[in-house]
Order: sequence, then structure tokens, then C-alpha cells
Amino acid sequence: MASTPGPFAMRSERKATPRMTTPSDWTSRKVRETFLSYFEEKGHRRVASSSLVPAEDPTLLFTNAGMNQFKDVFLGRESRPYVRAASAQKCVRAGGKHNDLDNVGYTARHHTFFEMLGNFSFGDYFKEEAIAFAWELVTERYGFEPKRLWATVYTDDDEAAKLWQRYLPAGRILRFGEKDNFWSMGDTGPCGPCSELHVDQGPHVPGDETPNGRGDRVMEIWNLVFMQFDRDAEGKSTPLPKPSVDTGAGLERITALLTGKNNNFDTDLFTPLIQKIESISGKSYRGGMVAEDAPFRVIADHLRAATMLIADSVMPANTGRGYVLRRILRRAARYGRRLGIEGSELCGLVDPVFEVFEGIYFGDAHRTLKGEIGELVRSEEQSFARTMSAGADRVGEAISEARRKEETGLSGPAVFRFYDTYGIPLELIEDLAQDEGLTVDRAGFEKELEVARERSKGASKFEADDALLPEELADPSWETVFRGYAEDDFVRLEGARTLGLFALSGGILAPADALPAGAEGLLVTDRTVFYPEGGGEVADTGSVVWPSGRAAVTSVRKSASGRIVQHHVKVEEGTLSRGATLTLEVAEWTRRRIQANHTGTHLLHAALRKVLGDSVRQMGSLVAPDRLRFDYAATRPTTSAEILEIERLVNEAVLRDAPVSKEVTSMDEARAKGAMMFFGEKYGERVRVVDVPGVSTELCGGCHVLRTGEIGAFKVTSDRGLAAGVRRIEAITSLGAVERLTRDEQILGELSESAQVPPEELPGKLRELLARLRDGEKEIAKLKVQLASGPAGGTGASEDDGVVDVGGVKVLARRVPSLPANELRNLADTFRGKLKSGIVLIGTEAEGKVTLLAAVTPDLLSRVSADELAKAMAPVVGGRGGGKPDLAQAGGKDPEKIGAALEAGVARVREKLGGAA
RNA sequence: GGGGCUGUAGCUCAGUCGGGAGAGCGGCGGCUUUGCAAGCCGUAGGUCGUCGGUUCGAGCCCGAUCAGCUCCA
Repeated sequence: MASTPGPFAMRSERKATPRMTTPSDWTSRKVRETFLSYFEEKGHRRVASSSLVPAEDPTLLFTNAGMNQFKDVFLGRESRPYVRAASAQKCVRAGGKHNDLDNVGYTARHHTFFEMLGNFSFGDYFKEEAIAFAWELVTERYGFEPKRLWATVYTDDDEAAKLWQRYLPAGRILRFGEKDNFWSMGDTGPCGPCSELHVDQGPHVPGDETPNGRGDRVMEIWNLVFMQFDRDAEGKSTPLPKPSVDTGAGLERITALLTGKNNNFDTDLFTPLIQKIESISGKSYRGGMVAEDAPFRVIADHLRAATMLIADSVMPANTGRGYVLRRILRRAARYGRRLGIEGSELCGLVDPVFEVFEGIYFGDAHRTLKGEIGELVRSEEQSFARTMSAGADRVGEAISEARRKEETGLSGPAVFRFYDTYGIPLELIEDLAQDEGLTVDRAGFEKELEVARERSKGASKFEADDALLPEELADPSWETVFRGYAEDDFVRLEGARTLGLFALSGGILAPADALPAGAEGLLVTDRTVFYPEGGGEVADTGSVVWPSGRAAVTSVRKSASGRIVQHHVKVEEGTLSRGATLTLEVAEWTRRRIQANHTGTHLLHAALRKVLGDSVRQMGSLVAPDRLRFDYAATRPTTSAEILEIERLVNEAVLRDAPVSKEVTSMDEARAKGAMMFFGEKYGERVRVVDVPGVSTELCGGCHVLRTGEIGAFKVTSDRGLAAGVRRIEAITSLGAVERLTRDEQILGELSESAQVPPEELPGKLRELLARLRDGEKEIAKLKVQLASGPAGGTGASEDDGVVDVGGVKVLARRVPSLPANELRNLADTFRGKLKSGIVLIGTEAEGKVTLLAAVTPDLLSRVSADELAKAMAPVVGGRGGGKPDLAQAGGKDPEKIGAALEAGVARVREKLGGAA
């Protein structure tokens, strides 16, 4: 994508001298504001930045361009009440294909987090105005000298070239190919040529005198994308009926140019952060692009990105977005160590980041966030420090091992193992190895990494998504009206017309005119009572009925555009044909439970905030018929007293039986009503507000009860930590709570009956029984050992005890009462002790099985092995055995033969000692 | 989503070939000693993460599962 700052950066150790307009006047705030108010003057709607987490685009890891939030508008899937817009958009580029992470810190212009200024036309103006606006803003408002500007256009875009000629001499309009000046959203879809504006900073900056050359003397400042064509799967481009404009200018870059800096890090966006790093580390930053300063730039950039990501609800994790965040924080921590920052002080940068963006992305509502984010960063730092020190030990061992073996270095696979399994940064491994004069096989490491990459890639080929209707199979005119809220007659809806019908077999979807009994498929109707999965609420189930048949509805989903609802159906009787008029029936009690759980979730959310503080933030939610689940951000564990308090608050709200109102209104009105909104969530212009007066006001599209009394009862079933800073609370309501009560009562009743005491005495009774049981078992074991040691208790063994003399060696062979294996061993020890010198063979029966034991005193080990004796005895009882020379064990299945087995053991001893005797 | 590693006493961890569950620190008791943060002796403390399988026998082998760490997408 050419609409973001490209990899222009080169190292330059020279400080730029202030040029252009009057540098001291310009601040990043002024640059941003000038841009937005200019376009407001030109009839554009000022649109707030969307979240860094793309709301409805699972293909995108993070918002990475100003146009992201308008993607559906450009594609014609969504309409907005305006056709011109301008925004300053938060962006992150740190994972996925375009990975700039490793460059950050070593160039003047690479960032993981950056802001993109952009103006957009949705089928309104096109090239002429876009170029005119860009020119006017750049020259007259920002005050760049016209003679320093260059324009570039796509190879064959004569139209744009001609328009630029109004402002620039032909010699400063250059043509470039696909790589620099053509843009597309993907392999198919909208695409078109782009034009870029470049600024010549003058000869004091090294580099070519023309755009897209070496060095950064001439720098791109603005990219104008003209969405002109629609490209199909065969690569054919057809002109779009309403061409659009999408532009992007990097705020950091413009600010740097206007303040005469050749380095984004020397602008007011970063200096407060760098100053803070200086005060934490006690080291000083030189400015310009001195290589030794890289850690300052890395840390400033990364903490800025991390703070903004966490503010948009990304949590450090080991998958997806959270993993990218963790990597950013760890890279910052690694560079922190270079500055001697070993503890967890980087979290101190969260404050300055908030100051830089105060009033831009952060307002009063976010003040509490600051502390939470700081805490989160701190705990990440600490956990990384643990990983690092554990890792250093591990690598240290490997290094001394290698030195002992007189090897010259660490092998690629070995290094990769440290990196892959224990998360030790390659850099640390290299440092440690170097200290000991060992090399690291970097090429071998890269090879291993590549293998791991390929494995992951191959495995992540997306699996068949539970049959979501592809857009191209849906007719654009289709639209499903949802009539399933509790205010409607949600259980039953008559007269639904079929819009689309698709057969589903073997994972393949095909349009169908009719589905016979037994067939599965997708059904799209003009109206529905089935709530499609969304907003944490699960889909409804139920059935579709027509005069001659019926089908079960197993799942319901919204299409990607959100316009149609598709029912996954399985025909049970008759034939479902396209022309049929249908009656839709939702499973009533499943839905009622869902509604109770959903409203219950809102009440729970409110109670959590009341008890734990407003810092509680929703991290995720699941509303199912049988339970509700709510993940929330919390810095400490919730106590059981707090849980009780939360439960009480919710139940009070339930028992007050307040009406639950739902209202579709404008975003502004909802805000005025004090609806809870989460920073960074995407909402349309019209929103639905679900209100429990005096308790909870939330934006929500889900299904709710009419009055809180319908919830019946609310019971928390668990609350536990999920990850650092995140907890999950689960609860049940309505019939679910009643069923739980019934079940518990039954269990208690049974227990009470068996124990012969009333339920309230059960805990005491149980404790007593367990104590008695334990004592009893000990006693029994003791008695058994006594019994087994038998008459031999006193001085020595006699013939009667089963002791025989074999070639001068005492052999005790005896069957004893059943004993657990370890007691049996103790017994053998006892016997061995008594014999002083000799051989012990004992056998016992337990649960129909045989255990045999052979023990030999140390002085006889050279002549007889217990292992051998066990092996000799085992076959007699139908088993096998073995062990160590001094003690061995065998088992079998035939208790009747224990005596014979012991005989066999004695025989074996005789055989072994016979020669010697 | 895929891969690797770890889970054993309160803590840190050993546990070899499948055949007696261990060490250090900490706890408790005692002894010794006016030089520190001491020494000596004794002692308690364990569903070997959970469930299932193989086996005469599983901390150890196999499968599943949970939790933690980590790499990749």
C-alpha cells in the first residue's frame, strides 16, 4: 500500500537546519488541526479515528491506514450521511506481512504506531478537487514553498499529470509504475492510480534531487489514491460508476518537515518520551540520527504503540494481536537493558504518552486507564525479566557444556531451541556466547526459523468456515428485517418469504430451488425472528414450518455486510421450496433464557463497576441459553466478599422488576444519556440503547427481557483469572438458576441421607469420617505388618516361619496377608534386617491379583540377584516381574499358585547357590 | 490456528533402564554458642496437574485434558 509512509528512511547523522516557514510555530497539534479544519471548510465531515483493532475486518491485524474504517463505504456495502470525510487515524504496523518492527529505531521515519491524516471522497469529487485541495493545503496553509514540490503520477495517468501542470512545471511531474503509483485493496476489488506530493528539503540533506531516489533529500509527504476501477478475479478492470478518493499523509513526517527536523523522533510527538527515558536511564540522547541513540528511539516508539494498543483493549497474549503487543514490549525491554534499565521502569512512559495525546485520543474518561495501562506494562516487563534471567542460566549451561566439549560455537538448532522454546532473544544468546569466545550459527538458526514459519503457514490455511454465504452468491437486493425482539411476538412469525435457498452438502454450497427431507442448507428470508450470532449472544434455534413440512434451524448468522440473515436448516419433513411462505418459530424457552442471561450480563457489568470501580472494562462476553460469561479487566483478584456483594446488587435489580427499555437513537443522544461506551469500539450513526433505569445504560443490539423480574434469579458460578489483568466471571439466571438449585438440593439430600445427619451437620460429619478412615487405615496397615511378621517377631527366623537353609544361606519364603505395595517393601526390609544375611521371598494377594517380592541382603548380591528371582517366580502365577539386584517385584493373576511361586523362587536360589555350596 | 517446553514438599528444583519419591532452602522441636545472615541433631510436610490407556507394576511409556512459559502465522 502506497498510502502510508514508505521505507524511505536512511541514516543521516547531520542535523537539518530549520527551513521552510517559521518552524517554531508548528506543533504536531497544529499540523493535525490545520489539516482537519481545512477539510471541514471544504465541506468534509470530521470523523474521529477508529480503534486500532479493526471492528469488522478479521483479515486485518491492526488498523493500518486512514481508509480502513471506510472500507465498506468504498465497497458500497455501507452508506454514510456524508460523501466527504477527513480524519486523523491511529495506525499500527507491527505484524503480518509488512513488518517494520526491526527497522524501528534505526531510521528516521519507521514507526510501529503512527498517525495518518487523510481526506476521503465517496463517489463525490475526484482527481481535480483532490489535487487542488492537496496543493492549497500544502502551499498555503502549511506554507511549503511551491518551488520545492514535486508530483508523481502513474505511468498512464495523463489526467492527473495534466491537473498537476496547473501548479507545477512539467519537469517536476514524474511518472512511476505499479510499485510506486498504483494502489489496490486486494487481488480483486477497487483499485486505481495514485499521485504523490514530494518535498525537496534542499541540498543540505544528502540524497537524490528527484522523488523516489536515494537518500531523503526529496521526501514523499502525501499520497492521493484515485479509486477508479474494479478488478475482477480474472484481472480485468472495469471503471467504477462513482470513482472515489482516499489520501494519506503521515503526521509525524509533516511535523518533522515543518519544524525543520530530518528525524521524526526530534518532534514534539517524541521529545517528552525521550526526555522521560533520559531521566529513567540517566543517559543522554544526542539528537539527530546518532546510531548509539537507537535504544531511545526504539523505546519511545514502542511504548507509544503499546500504550495506544492497550488503550484500544489489546492485551498482551501469546496469540494474535496480543502477541504482537507483547513482542513490541519485549523489544522495548531489550533495548532498555542497553541503557541500563533492568527493572520495570519503562511503564513510566505511559504518562507522557497520555500527555502527548491529551485531548486528541484521550479525554477525562480515559484518566483511569492510565494507571491500568501502566500496571499492565509493568507486569509484562517483570515477566520478561524472569524469562530473560531463566534464559541466561539455560544458555550459560549450554555454553559451559560446549566449552567442555571443546566446541567452537553453538549450533543453529540449539540456538533455535532456546529462542523457540524458551523465548530467549537471539541477541542475548549472541552476547553470552561472545563473552565466552564462542560463535553462534546464525545461518543455521535462520534455517530453523524458516522451517517453523513454513509449518505454521501450512497449518493455518483457513478451514471451512461453518458455511458462511459468500457475498457473490447473495443478491444485492436481499435484506432481512429482524422482528425478534421481546417487544415483538418473538416466538412465532408468519408469512416470511424465501429470498434465497442454498443446498449444503459435503461442505459445498449451491443455489437450490428446493430442499428435500433430510437435506441441509441455508435459507435467507425477508424477515426473521431468529437472532443471528453476534455481540456475544449466541444464535437462536427453533424451526421453520410450512403447510406440508418443517425444518430445524440449527444456527443463524448474519452475512458479512450485515444486511441478510442466513438460517442453517435441516429439513425434517416435506420439501422446502423457494416459493413457500414460511412460519418461523424460535424455541421459546431457549430464547427466554438467553434474554434473561443477556440482561443479566448488563446488570452484572453495572454491579462490577459499582463494586470494583469504574476501571472495570469489558473484555469479552458470551450469552448462551445455559450460562453467561463476562471477561473484565482488573488489576487484582476479586474477593469472595466482593462477589457476594455483586450478586446481591444484581438480584436487587432483578427483584425491583424494573422495565428494560430499548431505543434506537443517534450516537450523540446515546452519549448524552450516559450510555457506557468503550473506547475504541465501532458504532454506526444509529445505535440501540438498552436501559435499565438507574442501573445500567449500554449500547447493545441483543435480545433482552421486558422487565428485570423475568431474570428470576442470578447466581455467580465462578470467577477466575484468565491472564494477567483479565478475569472471567460466569453466572446463571432464570431456569438455569432454578435447575442448579434443584440439582444441589438433590445432591445434598442424598449426602444427608447416606451420612444420616441433617445437611447443616454434613461438613463436620464428613471431616470426622475422613479422620476416622485415615486412622483406621493406618491401624490396619500396622496390624497387617504385625501379622505378616508373624511369630518371628523376636529373635530370629526358624523353620516354622518359612525360613529354609540353602547352601548356608537363609531363605525366607512366606505368603502374607494382603498389603499395599509400599508396606510389602517395608516388610521385606524388616525381614531382611532380621535375617542380617539372607534372601526374602514374599507373596501376597490383593484384589484377585498377586504381588511377589524378592529381596537380597547386600553381602549376597554377588551370588544372587533379586531381579532374577522375581523373573523366576512370576511365570508361575501367570505374570512377569523384575527390578534391581537387591529388590525386585513381580505380579501375576493366579493367587492359588502363590505357594508354588515361592517354591520356584527357592528352587532358583538353590540352583544359583548349589554350585557354590 | 500450528509447533516446542514445563507441571514432583511451602519455595527452587533433581529423579538414569518402568521396579523403594529425593535434595537444598524454608517450617517446627531440641541441642550448642554472647561475633553477623551461625552450627549440629531430629521432625512434619506429597491426589508426582487431572482423566484414561499400556503393564504383574507408571512420577517415568501412550492418549486426552487443564494450567503456565515460549516461538511462528
